[in-house]
Amino acid sequence: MQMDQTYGEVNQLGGVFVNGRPLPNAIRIRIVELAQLGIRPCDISRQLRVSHGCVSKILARYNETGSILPGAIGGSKPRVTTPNVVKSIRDYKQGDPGIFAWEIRDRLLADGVCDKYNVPSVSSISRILRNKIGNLSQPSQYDSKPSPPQISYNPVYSYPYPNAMSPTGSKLGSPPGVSVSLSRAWPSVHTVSNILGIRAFMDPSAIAGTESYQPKMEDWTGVNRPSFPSVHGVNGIEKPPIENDIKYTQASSNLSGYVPACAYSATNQYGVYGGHAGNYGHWQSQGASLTHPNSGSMIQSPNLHSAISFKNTPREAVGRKSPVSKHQHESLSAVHGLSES
DNA sequence: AACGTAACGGTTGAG
DNA sequence: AGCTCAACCGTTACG
Repeated sequence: MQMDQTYGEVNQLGGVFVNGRPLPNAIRIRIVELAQLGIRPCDISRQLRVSHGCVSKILARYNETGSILPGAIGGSKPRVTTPNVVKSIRDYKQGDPGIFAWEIRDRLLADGVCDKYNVPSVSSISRILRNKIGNLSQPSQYDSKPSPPQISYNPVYSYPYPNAMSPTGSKLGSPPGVSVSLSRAWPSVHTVSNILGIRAFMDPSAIAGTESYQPKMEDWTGVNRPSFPSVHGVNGIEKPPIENDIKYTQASSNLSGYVPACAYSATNQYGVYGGHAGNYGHWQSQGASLTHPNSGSMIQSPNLHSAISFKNTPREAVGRKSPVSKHQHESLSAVHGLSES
C-alpha cells in the first residue's frame, strides 16, 4: 500500500529501487546500451547502481529474446476465456443484448464452443461482458478492449496461448524482433529508420497470432504512475492512445527536452528514480541504438519512454536458460560518443 | 573479481 | 467487489 512515488529503497550500491516492481525502462535500456558498448556487466552494475544480479538477468533476457522489457506481472493465463470464446460471447450478446449470462453459458455448450470442462462460469461470462464487451458499438476491431489504434504501444508480451499461436508451437511467432534505440536530444539522421522501424514492428500480422489476446505487458512507458495528471493509465491497455503523443511532445518540450543524466531521467516514474543524476554524467549517452542480433529492424525512438524492444516474448521463453551466444557488435558505434569511463 | 542463480520479500492482475 | 495465487520483480547472498 501506499506504494506511491516517494517510496523506494536503496540497494547496496546506492541505487534506488522499488521492491517488487521492475526497473524503469530507461534504466533497462541503459543497461543494454552499455553492454553493447562493450562495458562489462560488473561495471554497468556499478555505474547504474543496479545489482549485478539484475544486470545479469536483464542482459540475459535481452540476448535471448531481444526484449528489454520486464515480464508480464500478475494476472493469470486465460483458461477458459479464449479469444474464440470471447468472440462467441460477443456474438451472442450482439444477437440478443438482453441475454443472460447463464444463457450464454448454455449456448456455449450447445454450440460446442466449449465443453463442460472449459466452459466459463457465469461470473466469468459476466465479467467478460463487462470488461471486454462493454460497448458493442464498434463491432469490428479485433477483439475487444479499448485497444490503441495505431502505433502507440508495444505489444510485447503475449501469452503463449497455444491456440493463438502458430501451430508449430513455435514461440516468437512473427514479430521481427527488435530493438530500439534511444535518441535523446540529438538531431535526427535517424528519424527515417525510426518511422520505418516502428511501422515494421507494428505490422499487425506480426502481432497477433489470431485475434488473440491483447498482449500483456508490464508497461512502464507510461510510468508516471502517480503524479502526472496528464499521463495516466498504468498499464498499456487502459491507456488512451493519445498518451503516446502526449509523451512525445512532453519529452521534447515541456518536461525535459533533454533527459539529464541517462538512466535516472527526470521523466522517470516514481519520483524515487529521479535521484543521482549527477553521478555518472560522463556516461551519458548521446543516443545509441540497440540492435539485437535476431532482429532485422532497428528502431529509433524519440524518447526513452517508448524505447522498447519488441518481440513476442512468451512467458515460457523467459524462464528458460538457453544462452544464446551473440556476436554482434559495433552496429551502433556509429553514433555514440562515449567510450571512456 | 566477475557473474549465474536461488532464496526472499514484494506487487500485480486475470480468473 | 473481493480474494486467490501464480506469475513477475530486484536485491541479496552464495558458489
